[in-house]
Amino acid sequence: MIKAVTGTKDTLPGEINKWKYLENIVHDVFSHFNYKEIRTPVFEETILFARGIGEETDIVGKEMYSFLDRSETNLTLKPEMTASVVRAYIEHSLGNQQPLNKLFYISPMFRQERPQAGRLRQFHQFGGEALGSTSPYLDAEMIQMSFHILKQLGLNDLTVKINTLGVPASREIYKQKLKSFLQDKKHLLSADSKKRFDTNILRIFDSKVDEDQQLLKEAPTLLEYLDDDSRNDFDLLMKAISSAGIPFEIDPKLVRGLDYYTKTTFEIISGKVGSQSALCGGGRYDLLIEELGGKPTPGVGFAAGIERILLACENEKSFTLPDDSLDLYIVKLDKELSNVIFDSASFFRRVNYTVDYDYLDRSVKAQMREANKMNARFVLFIGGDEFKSGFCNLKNMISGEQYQVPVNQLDQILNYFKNAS
RNA sequence: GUGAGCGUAGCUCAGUUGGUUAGAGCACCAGGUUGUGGCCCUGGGGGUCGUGGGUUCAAUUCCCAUCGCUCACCCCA
Repeated sequence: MIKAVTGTKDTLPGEINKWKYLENIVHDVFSHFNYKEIRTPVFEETILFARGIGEETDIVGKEMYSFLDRSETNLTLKPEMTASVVRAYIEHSLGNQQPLNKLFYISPMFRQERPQAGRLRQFHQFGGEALGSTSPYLDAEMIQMSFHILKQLGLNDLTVKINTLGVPASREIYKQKLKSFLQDKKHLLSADSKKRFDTNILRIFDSKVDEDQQLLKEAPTLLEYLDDDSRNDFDLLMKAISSAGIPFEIDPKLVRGLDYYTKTTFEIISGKVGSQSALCGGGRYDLLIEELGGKPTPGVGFAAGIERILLACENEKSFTLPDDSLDLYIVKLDKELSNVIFDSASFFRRVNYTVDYDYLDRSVKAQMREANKMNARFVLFIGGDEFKSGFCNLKNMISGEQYQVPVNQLDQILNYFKNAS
């Protein structure tokens, strides 16, 4: 048997309604904030991600699905969306058409990691990007939108964490301070953190090892070395999300792994999804667009993992799906009447009723069981003596009541429907 | 890439201290009198016991390998 590739999943009919439910909320919230949807190809030239995300990151270093196509072009299935959005923004000069572009997306992403709870190799994200303004109110908007979507899905076990990384200059000064602070304690660090010491020292804060965290307790914090501009924006951001009624905590340890972040970073985590608890994360990237060859343009955005969110929803039983029951099931009493059944089903479907009937020539009892299983509100019986004399029976499946109606006046049945519902 | 656990019907799981036709519940199908559901009853279909090799008179049960799944580390959404 050929099976789906490791880390990929089929979404079967029983589950698709949850996705649609979520997608509807996503569309709804983004459009209320006046964000416009953008779609980009699933693959791009590899160099886009290498340059945008950072050569040194794990994503670029060991997780990308990269391959040469038949004309020897080095392509990569997109591991995240921001680089693609920025590429499209530059390529189509969106910045010249209007000074601020507010965009959102829902799209599959690909990273070759070891699958675990809330982590797949093909996974799906929705997210927003605002390109063209340094206003911290846009940062606030990102947090607001993502929080709002999660709330609309009925999630409660949420923690919003925010931090600011400042501008590169102040961050460099801080990195030096941190380095000298840890220098003589380096031998006490875990193996992973020793590596981080050289590659990306800020990530040591991410360590789950207790000893590492103990050592860091006395460490200087980034906030102490912030430039005035970043500090001011951070203050405005906190005020804004406070007045939006969003509870948050400042987490100086929140250091995004992608190279392009500046100033604000944030994350919303759930206590209901296992160890991959970040449902969404994002931040400001004021230097990325320039880095990718565009005019210097500030930007801010976030991405959210749909599988993780759905997992949290499942575990919190956070919402119930609207029912997708049938309005009408047509029961065929005589096998010869298939064409009549077909025509009447067409009639009801044309006027937007959800209708189904039996295609397997099964017994009336089996047809009734089917109607019941599909939660049909009404059953129409066609056939037998009453059909010959121009009538058929309509049964209300909830009350059990049954009425005889003229078969050449199906519109009268429609009236009955409307009155009954 | 590292580590741990698990692989028996569509699903959730029993079971075999190695021994003839491998079980249950749910789901599915058909019946329970002539053309009518939800409950109930009866019957039925469906499993190379993940795959390959080894030990044995005999393996689904023991051993080895392999593949897959799950969770965690790492990293991230």
